[in-house]
Amino acid sequence: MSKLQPVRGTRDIFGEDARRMAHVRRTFARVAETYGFDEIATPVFEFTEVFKRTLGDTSDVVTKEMYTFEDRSGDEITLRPEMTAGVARAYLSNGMAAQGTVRLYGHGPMFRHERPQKGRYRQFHQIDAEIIGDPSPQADIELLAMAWQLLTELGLAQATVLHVNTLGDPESRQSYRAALVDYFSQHKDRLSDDSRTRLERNPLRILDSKDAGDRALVEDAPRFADHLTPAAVAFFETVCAGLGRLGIPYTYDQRLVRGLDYYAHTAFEFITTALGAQGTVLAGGRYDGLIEQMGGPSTPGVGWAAGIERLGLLLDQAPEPARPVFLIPMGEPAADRAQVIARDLRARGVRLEVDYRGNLKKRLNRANRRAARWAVILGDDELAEGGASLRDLDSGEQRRVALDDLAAVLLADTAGQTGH
RNA sequence: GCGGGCGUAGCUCAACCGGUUAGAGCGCUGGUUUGUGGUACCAGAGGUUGGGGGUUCAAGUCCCCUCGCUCGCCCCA
Repeated sequence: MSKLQPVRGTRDIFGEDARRMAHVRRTFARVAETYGFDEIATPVFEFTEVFKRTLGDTSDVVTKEMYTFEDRSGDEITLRPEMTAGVARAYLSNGMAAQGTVRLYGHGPMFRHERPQKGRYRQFHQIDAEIIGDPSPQADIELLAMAWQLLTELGLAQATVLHVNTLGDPESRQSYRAALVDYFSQHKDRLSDDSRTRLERNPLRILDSKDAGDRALVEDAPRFADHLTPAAVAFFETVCAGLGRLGIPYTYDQRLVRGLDYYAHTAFEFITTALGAQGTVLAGGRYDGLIEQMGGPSTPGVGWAAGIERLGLLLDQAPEPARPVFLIPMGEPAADRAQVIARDLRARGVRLEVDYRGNLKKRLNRANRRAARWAVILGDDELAEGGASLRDLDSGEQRRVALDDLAAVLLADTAGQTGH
C-alpha cells in the first residue's frame, strides 16, 4: 500500500466530489462575472521570496507549512499556500496599476504541509476574489455582498455566520498592539504555553485562543475599539451600515484577528459549525500594506478566499450527473452506422453514450445505471427504413423516429437538463 | 510538529476465549436471452486480513515498529 497511494493529504477527486467542486467553481465564476470581476490565473508556484515577503518570516505558514524546494536551476521555489500573494505579484509584474482599480477572481490548488483533517488537505482548492486599488469601504461591501450571494446561491447562507471585525489603520493597530503586549506581559505566568509564544510572535492571536485560562484573561484585556482612530471607526461603520442596508446578517466579533502587519480595517470570516475544527469556510479582509511590502507602490487591496472542498462538503446534496442519451446498435452493420450517427449527434450537442456489448437487456440495464434519459435502439429493422427506435426510459414509451429527425427530437428534450 | 481512535474484496461489514481451505450483501463480468430496462435465477473474477517483525503447535485475532485513514491541538480554506 505504499507505492500506489497518493501523497499524504492529497487525494483523487472524481465522481460526486468532482461534481460538488465543479458546482462551487461554476457558481462562483458566474457570480464574480456578475460583479464585474475578470478572471486571473497565476502560477501554482512562485519564487519563495514572494510568500516570505508578504506572509512574514514568523507566520506559521512560512515557518512550518510551505512546500519549498530548490529547482534544477537553483532557484528557491514554493508551491503557493494562498492566492493573494501571487495575484499581488501579478498586479505589479503586469503594471496593472495603469488600469486603475482591478477586480480579479480565480481558483486553483493551494499547498500547505499540515496535518490533514476533515475539510483540510495538503493540496486543497480555493476560489479567490481581490479588489486592488480601491481604498474605499465600498469595495469591502461589494466583496462581502458577492460572498453572500455566492453562499446564497449555493444554499449555504443559512449554514454560516458572518463574523466581522476591524483591525483599524496602522496607527490604531500599533497603539492596540502595544497595549495588548503590555497587558499580557503582566499576566505572563497565567498564559498558556501557546499563548506565551504568541505574545512574542503574534500577540493579537491570543485573543482567539481556545484555552480556557487564556479566555479568562482575554475578558479583561484592552479592547481594540478603545484604540481605534476616528477615521478607522468611520470606515468600519460604513462597512457595517452597508451590510445592514443589504440585509446581510453579521456579528461583530472583536476576537477575530489577522496577525500580519499589512492587514488593515475590515477582517471577516464566514463560519460554520458543520465541519468540526475547520469551521472557516470563506475568509478575507483588507490588506492595504501588502503591495508596498512586496516592493510596489502603496496600493490598497481587499479580498477573500474560500475553500472549495469545504463549500462542496457543505452542499446538502451533490449535483446530479447529467443524463445522457444511450445509443444501442444491435449487430455489426448497426454498430458501423452507430459510429457515424454518434459523431453527428454529438457534434450537434447531444450528450451521448454508445453501448456496443451484450444483449439488449444488458444494455438497457447499463443505460439505467447511467441514468440515461433516452435509449436509441438501432437494429436491422430500423436501419432498413432509415430510422431508429427511441425509447423513453422514464415512461417506457417507444416509437420510431427517422434518423434525420433524431437530433432535433433529442435536443428539444434535453435542452433543459444538460445544463449542470 | 503534538495527543486520541481505527485499518478484513471496489464499497458496507462478518469470522466465538487465538484453531486449520477468511465469508456475506452490494457492485463488476458472463450466461439463461444478438431485440426490450429498473426486477429474477446461475456462474465467474476479485484478499499477501495495510506493510514488517515478534510471541505461539497455531495469529485477521496478542505484542512492537511502520505506513495510511480519522478526530482534536497549533494554524488555517
